[in-house]
Amino acid sequence: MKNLSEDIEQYILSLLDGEEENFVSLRRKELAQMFECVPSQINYVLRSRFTPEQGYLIESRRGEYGYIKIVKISCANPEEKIQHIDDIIGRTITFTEAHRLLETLQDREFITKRERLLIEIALRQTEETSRVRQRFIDEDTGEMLAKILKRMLFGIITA
Amino acid sequence: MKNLSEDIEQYILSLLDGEEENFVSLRRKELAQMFECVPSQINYVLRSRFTPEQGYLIESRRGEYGYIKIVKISCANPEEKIQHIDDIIGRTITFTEAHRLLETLQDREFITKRERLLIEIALRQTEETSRVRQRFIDEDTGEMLAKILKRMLFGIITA
DNA sequence: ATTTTTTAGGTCAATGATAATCAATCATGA
DNA sequence: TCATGATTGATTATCATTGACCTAAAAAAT
Repeated sequence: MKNLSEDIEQYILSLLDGEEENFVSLRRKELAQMFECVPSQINYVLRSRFTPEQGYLIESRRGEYGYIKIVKISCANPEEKIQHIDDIIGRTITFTEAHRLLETLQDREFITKRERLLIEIALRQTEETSRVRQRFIDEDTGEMLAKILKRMLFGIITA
Repeated sequence: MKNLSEDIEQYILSLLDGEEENFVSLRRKELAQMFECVPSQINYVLRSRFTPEQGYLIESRRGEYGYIKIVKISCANPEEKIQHIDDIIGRTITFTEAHRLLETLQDREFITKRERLLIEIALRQTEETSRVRQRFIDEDTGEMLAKILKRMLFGIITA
């Protein structure tokens, strides 16, 4: 299975990995030639896989000596991490976006897979609660607590 | 009737079981062809049997090279433990009781400190939501999701 | 100094290939 | 019989690829 975007992503990641620095510089045209594709394919890969949500920043320049610089955002201390996450989530977020963020955070080892699972459960609970508001009126706090607690614990319990 | 969903579930479970990894990747279309059913049948099986509450996470992509990845997070079925916890929690529970249960579970190393924190955040959120019902009317789902997600992540990062 | 040319990268819309959602219908078991 | 779970297919959303056209920066020409 040939998935060009995936290949290009992997190549860029390997470059980043091999670097001492937290960034790499590319020439769009050369990379496109290397993968025998149209130059705008590179933009697509960057737009879809090296976003701030995924922990990257892009800088570039046109004309002679043009380049594309891919910077991996590093959060040294907890405060930076929090700021970064706060920026990404913003005031509101969709379930799909949240799901992707958690995927990224697990990839980056900010959270474990079990923690991700717990958060997913809480998000589903929140969404459901929001969706069927009516239920709210009939269900007391204790019942809601019992339900979410069971869901979360059953989700993470291991043999 | 033969119960297609059950068959598909069993097939996916057997795939997971045969893997070294804790996940399998499928192509929805192929699986549907294999079971001679409509593709959305696969979604139904995943939605009803491979939820986070049951210890699974689903990742997927559309378009060319599309796939569905089923990740098994918890190692499943310690039936007695689940039954035990189910008995303890019961139909309803107070915040204080829940807190004590989590303390015990952490002591016994069923959950980590961070996981406990996550669960407590979700419980607080649930309690608050239940208490201030009014807010519900003014706050949309995205805002609720953003709030709980931030609380959970911030809680775990500074822990 | 200004204009023109060259050389880069950026944007966008079209297309084809999947997967997700939703509402309607059907089947089963209590 | 009724409630719940299962099945289906029409519609919608997302992803990857391509190429035509646009913009910016530096060099070359005037």
